[in-house]
Parts: sequence; C-alpha cells; structure tokens
Amino acid sequence: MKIADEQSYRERVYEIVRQIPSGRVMTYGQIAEILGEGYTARTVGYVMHGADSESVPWQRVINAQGKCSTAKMTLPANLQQSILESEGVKFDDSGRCDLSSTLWTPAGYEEVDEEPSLFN
DNA sequence: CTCGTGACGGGGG
DNA sequence: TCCCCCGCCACGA
Repeated sequence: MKIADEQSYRERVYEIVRQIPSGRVMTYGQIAEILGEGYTARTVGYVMHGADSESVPWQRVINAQGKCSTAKMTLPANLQQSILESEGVKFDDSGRCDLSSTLWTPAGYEEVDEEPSLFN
C-alpha cells in the first residue's frame, strides 16, 4: 500500500506546522527533531518549500537564528516577517525575533528524551 | 543510476 | 558579533 507513502512524509511536517498557534513559531531543526529519524532541517525546509500557503501556516516556520530564510524565492522575505509581526511576534532590528518567547513546542513532544545526568 | 542543489544547523576563526 | 565550511536528506535533470 503506497497510496501516499512518499506524500505522507511531507504531511508529517505540515501537520506539525498546522498545530503552531498564532504568535508562535518553530524552527526547521525543531520540526526535524520531532519527526526524528530521516528528517533534517534541510529536508524540512525542502518540504516547506512545497507547502500550500492555503493549508499550512508556513510563515510560522523560521530558522534557528530566529530569522526568515525565505530569501528571494517565490515569496518576499519581508512578507513572512510582516505576517508574524501581525500575529504578535516581535522582531529585532536585525530581523531576528526572541525565540525564547516565540518558539513553540507541540504538547507531548516537550519531552523528547530526559537526560538524567547533566555533568556525567 | 549519478550529480548538484536547497525555506538549515552547528562549530570554528 | 559576523563569516565560512561541512554535513544532512529528498528530489529534479
């Protein structure tokens, strides 16, 4: 049963992105980390590249630097930042936002794997 | 099948 | 602080 085997892997990313509430953002690496094996920031970014702006709030996905990496693709780079600002996300003069306040994690994925020893 | 590229991340200078 | 290099997986030609 292939049906949408390949497509499935994309929807994994979309599904997570759709869970991102307004005023919050996620990084490509964060999403890749949640999906786990086989997923990297590169792959997530590529998948987002084919995301439907009608079905997926792609604008809430930024890089680990807290900036919009849309570059000069089909979308204006400043557009993403403008949308996020409209949702309440504050951006720095350098185009960066406070991930400590805007970065969001879906419930259930907050605990990836507890690390009992910190100094060990 | 092989090669290069791409919405990235992290480390080093 | 910024700039550069390497690694990562998926996909188009």
